[in-house]
Amino acid sequence: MPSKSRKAESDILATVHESVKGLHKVGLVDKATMREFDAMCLTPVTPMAPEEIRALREREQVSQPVFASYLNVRKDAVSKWERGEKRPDGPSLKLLNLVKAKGLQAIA
Amino acid sequence: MPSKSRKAESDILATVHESVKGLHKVGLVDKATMREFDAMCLTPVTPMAPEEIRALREREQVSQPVFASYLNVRKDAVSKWERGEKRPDGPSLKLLNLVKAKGLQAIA
DNA sequence: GCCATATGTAGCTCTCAGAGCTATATATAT
DNA sequence: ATATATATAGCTCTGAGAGCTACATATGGC
Repeated sequence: MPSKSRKAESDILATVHESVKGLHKVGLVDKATMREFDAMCLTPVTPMAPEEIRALREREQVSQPVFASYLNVRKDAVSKWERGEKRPDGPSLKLLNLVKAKGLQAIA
Repeated sequence: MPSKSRKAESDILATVHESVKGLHKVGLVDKATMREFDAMCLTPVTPMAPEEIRALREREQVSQPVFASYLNVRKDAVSKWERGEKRPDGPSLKLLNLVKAKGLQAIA
């Protein structure tokens, strides 16, 4: 069950999310609870293969040094990711996923 | 000359930035060059003190575990940042600066 | 009162990402 | 030919973050 049911799932999630946002507006759900709910609906951060990282950077049409400055890492790190020498994880993987989903300007 | 001239500077930067964006629209500056220019204008990532991190998280009204899940780090890391045991840098500092400038939803 | 759950602190070890450096090769441009 | 920018490649080192356990407070339910 690859992309199709996955999409159905996220459609359901989006709908539920909108509903809860409605409850928040009406005052039935406070801000903090809403935040917790948001966290449950956070886009999961998925690992990225070296080629995927390079393709992403090239999609954004920037050099390794420029890409690195956006992510606040050294250019060497980007080079190593793209050649599979190091695997980004944690916060750096989060940033890569952000760029993938929203583009470079989202983290400008 | 702290905030005042700093603000004047960033006003100038913003104006120049808008101008170059105009040149881009007219086709005098291609997309790649524009991206390089953007990188020069990137909001600098500044170090954050422990109390500042805690204040930021409390502003967003989330617990350490929830905050951590947004940044894709473990809850222990957030706790250590806030108590000054570890200093976030690189990608994690970038994420904190993003939240500071744009709020949690910017990295959802 | 009591019990459960969530939260934050504290201590520990370990791995490896990223920093920081130099050198080289290849474009691209002047 | 000579810069300048880019990407690889090699190396070492520091420390962030992972991952764990245990404990102390809340907070809330019964």
